[in-house]
Amino acid sequence: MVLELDTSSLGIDLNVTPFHKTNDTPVNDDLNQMRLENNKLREMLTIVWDKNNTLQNQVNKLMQDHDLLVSDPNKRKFVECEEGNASGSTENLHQRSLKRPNEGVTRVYRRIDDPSDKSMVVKDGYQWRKYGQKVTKDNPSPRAYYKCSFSPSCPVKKKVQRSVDDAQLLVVIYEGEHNHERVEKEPEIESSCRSRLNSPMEVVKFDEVLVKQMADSLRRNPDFIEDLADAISANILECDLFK
DNA sequence: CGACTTTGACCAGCGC
DNA sequence: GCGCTGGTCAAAGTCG
Repeated sequence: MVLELDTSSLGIDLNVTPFHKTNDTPVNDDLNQMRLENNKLREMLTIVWDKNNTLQNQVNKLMQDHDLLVSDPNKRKFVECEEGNASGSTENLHQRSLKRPNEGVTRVYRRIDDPSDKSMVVKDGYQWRKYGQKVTKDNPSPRAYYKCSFSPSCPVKKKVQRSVDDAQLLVVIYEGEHNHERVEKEPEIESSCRSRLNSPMEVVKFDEVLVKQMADSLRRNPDFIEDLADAISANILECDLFK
């Protein structure tokens, strides 16, 4: 899941109009002012990135909570999907966001019923051939490597590994896009948690619950209110400067 | 017997 | 250059 950064909704105009050059201002002054302006914009962009990543983290958490609540207790599985960006580890989110773009990489989380089950089989409707397994440095559980075996020309690969934090959580990383149709009609891993809901009514309810939870969470977070106030006041100041 | 898994070896990239 | 790490290869093993 990727939250698009909409600078217009934040009231930030990145198309900053250059300072008007007047006849009595030396060119060097203009250059200095533009440099200052550039630095301010860079700072603002960093802040916005941080906020975006924080929000993204919160949405992911809410998705997990929501899924645990609504899913069948006897078959408690959940899938959290996101496109392009990783989440859920202790890695610095800001740094990770700078490593973007991760085009064609999808990370999926799937909860398994039996923690002792070491098969790490994730049914997603495609046919896979395992070609390797490796224990990685940051995770004691092995990572399994799969290639799509339906078509020799299909470039898609996937990596499956248990989460460090939760042994019942499988992290599946898909790379590339299938150039063929799905082989089986298994309950597939959807590209969005929303698509697991059956009726349009359920989708609407899901949206309502999600939005409400996000709003409540943000309302309870004093840091967010403080940051929001800072951002607004900074933005007002910036606007005044550019007048 | 074919398809699939397992597993040690190999390779490439990266940091020191 | 060396060591570490993640990713891939391929021979051997397993299973239906």
